[in-house]
Amino acid sequence: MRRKCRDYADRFVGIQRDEFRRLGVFAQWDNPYLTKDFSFEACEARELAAVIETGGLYRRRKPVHWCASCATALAEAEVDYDEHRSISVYVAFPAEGAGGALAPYAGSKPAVAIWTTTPWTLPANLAVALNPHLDYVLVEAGERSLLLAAAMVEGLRDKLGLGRTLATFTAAELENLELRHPWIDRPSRIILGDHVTLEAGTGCVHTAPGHGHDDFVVGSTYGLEAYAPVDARGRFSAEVPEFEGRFVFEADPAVVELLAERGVLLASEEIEHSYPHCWRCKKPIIFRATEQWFLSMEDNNLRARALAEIDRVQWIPDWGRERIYGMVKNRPDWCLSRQRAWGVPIIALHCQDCGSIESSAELALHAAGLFESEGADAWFAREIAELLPPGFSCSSCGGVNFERERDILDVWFDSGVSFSAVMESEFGSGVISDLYLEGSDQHRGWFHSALLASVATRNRAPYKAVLTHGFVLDGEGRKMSKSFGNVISPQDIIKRYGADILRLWVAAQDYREDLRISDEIVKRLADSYRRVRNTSRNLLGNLADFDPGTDWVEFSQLPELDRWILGRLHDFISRCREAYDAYEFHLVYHALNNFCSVELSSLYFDIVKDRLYCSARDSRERRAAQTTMYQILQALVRVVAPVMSFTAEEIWKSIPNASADDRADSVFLSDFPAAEEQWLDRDSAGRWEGIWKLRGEVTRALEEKRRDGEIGHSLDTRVILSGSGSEFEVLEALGAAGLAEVFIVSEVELKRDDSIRSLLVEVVAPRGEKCARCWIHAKGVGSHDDHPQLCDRCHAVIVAAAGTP
RNA sequence: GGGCUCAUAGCUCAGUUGGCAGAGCGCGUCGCUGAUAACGACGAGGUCCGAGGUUCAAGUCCUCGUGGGCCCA
Repeated sequence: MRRKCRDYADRFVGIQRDEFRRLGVFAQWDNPYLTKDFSFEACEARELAAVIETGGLYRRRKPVHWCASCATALAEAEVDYDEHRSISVYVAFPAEGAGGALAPYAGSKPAVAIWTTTPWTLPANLAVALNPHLDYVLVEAGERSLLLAAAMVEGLRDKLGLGRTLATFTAAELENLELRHPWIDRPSRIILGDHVTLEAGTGCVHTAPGHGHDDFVVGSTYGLEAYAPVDARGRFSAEVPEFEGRFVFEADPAVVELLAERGVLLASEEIEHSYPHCWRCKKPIIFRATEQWFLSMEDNNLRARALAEIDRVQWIPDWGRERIYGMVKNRPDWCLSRQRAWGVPIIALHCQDCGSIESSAELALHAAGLFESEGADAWFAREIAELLPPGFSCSSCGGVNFERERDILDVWFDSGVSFSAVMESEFGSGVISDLYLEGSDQHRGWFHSALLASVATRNRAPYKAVLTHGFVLDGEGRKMSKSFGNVISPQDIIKRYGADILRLWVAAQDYREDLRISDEIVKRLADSYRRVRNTSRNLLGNLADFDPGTDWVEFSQLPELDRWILGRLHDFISRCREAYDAYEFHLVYHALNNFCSVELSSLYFDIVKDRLYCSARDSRERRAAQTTMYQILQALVRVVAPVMSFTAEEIWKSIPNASADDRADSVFLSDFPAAEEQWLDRDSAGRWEGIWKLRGEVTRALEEKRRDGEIGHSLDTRVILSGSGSEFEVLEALGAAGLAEVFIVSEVELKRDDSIRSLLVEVVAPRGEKCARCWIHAKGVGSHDDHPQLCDRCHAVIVAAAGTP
């Protein structure tokens, strides 16, 4: 069976590895760490030894989810909640001899009224719990009087035949009074617990510490035993002679009958409610106390030390600290044992002579030695004698006849000790992970168990930072479920759009909240993906004939527009760096979109087209544009690599004539781009802000003419700008020719006019003929005999090009 | 029922110490046809989840709700 478990696990390791690879995740895929590796199992046994060494491990009865049909304990994840019909009963617990606050009312035959949906747990009743913050009243009820929460009296008046109220008590006045069990000759104490609510029942809760978690927790503070007279098959043991051998659910009606006979049944009714079921056999399960192993939260101050460590860790987002702190502060001792066939055993021996249990670091370390070469199976496969260190005997009676413990360790202990089995084994002791990354449910899981395991034995957290993300929901923010039909799997996205779109989705969503995914969301992402891809293609295309080694133009020699876009590139890079450093990937996504759409596509590329297509191939202004574009591409591809990894690598491999510094075999071997200080010029950036604002006014004016059908392309216009003041000075500084280039019009005329405070934009017909090559209406068209369709600039370019092949 | 958490345009997200609601995408209209299974321009789109409160002023601060999510009971 353990062999089959291994094979089963292998299959999923394979599937998950393939899926991660398809996503482009980097890892040592041929050298994974698996908790089922022999070395991992051996390490885990050594960690158990270290825990035993601290003295924090102990064994005790505790109620667990138990499937009577499968005869096994169930983990929380193996429990499904479903509707179930139960008989609910109101039962009187006699309190005539209770004394204390009830003493004056002994004559009224007082009894405490409880309500339960599991009558079969009554044989295990040891107490009745009240809420310490509620008031309780004693009310006449026929022959006797009943004690119940004051707030519940009206709702139950008819059902229980309640009459006059005799007295009112605080819960504290009733604490520790002794009631009688309804039919067994045994006391049942009144205890107090915050878990008691007024949602249903009487405000007095039947408490069987062996059959309920709350009952167990509150019971243990009163020193009550986890009494569960029920066997593994769910049958009453001989301790309950009335029902011995009967299956608990079948005993329910018999219990009700018995209660009626004894005159303590106040009322009964069938109810349908949510109830835990076994996920395998689908049958309703029970809570049943069995012997379990625990790690104490109080011995060695584990709880306090863990809380202190929490404050030394960086939690991302920061509310993660609140969440795990609350959990660790309030959690019960860690139940380390599970009754499963598969796993790393709890290394302990049962002495067959005196019945005591031996667990020691020595024993665990001896087993660890065996696990190193044979795996944890050795514990079950080897002869018992081989599990004993030399000279080992029972510390109580000196006997040497043992049987092995068959419980295994909680799987959370497996993953919890990865800091040791992976980090310390690989990198040496004292090396702590920079980051643990998982979903927000892991505050209860991995983050939590790793913290406790590490603090218990190392007295420090196993991580410097912990990052959590929300859960994936559908487009409406609802949980995905097969029955609801709103499941979108990562594989679907990859199949339809490719892995980079899925990666982009991960980056674009603010993972600190829950993550939504829908067709529309993915379509939008595919759109922005195409924008980035196209931007890159445009850059690549225009760099085809550019060699940074020979064609490079120094920054100081670049036109002002190019220096402006490099300034923007500086801001883009630093914004992305900051966002990556803070794990705020969605900010990278937005910065990327904005930079590609606005700064690059809509402004720089559009304007610089003229230089690239029409200036002489080797001219300084064209090489300047290419120098600028080369730097943009180098930065862009590296910024984008962590997100759109496949695309980035594709771009990287397509960069023509990369300079020596930029020639790594993979973009992932290149450095992250630096925001170069020389690109930054705040004054210039401020001036350009103004220019772009005015450009908006010009395009608006052009649009009016276009709507009227007067113009098509913006180059078919001449723009006259009249105005005064500082705004106008900015325009004058760039000059009419510069403005024409930036506005992509044929000509700009500046008219200083002090009567105009702001700016007047006029769009008129251009002067001159349209050059066939650059589409600008410019001087010289028609004046060159050899090329009558060309303007002066284009004519010169063509003639020069013809002269130098 | 408890702990933690989220809610701003159709979508994804900004919104600093309270001071006129923003961006990109999408959508609509137009233009271009030398980034073309591209590109440009203009435009329309908001009960900032709801109700109270504090304040001269609330998307922002406080209280109570509604709806969603994780964990627990």
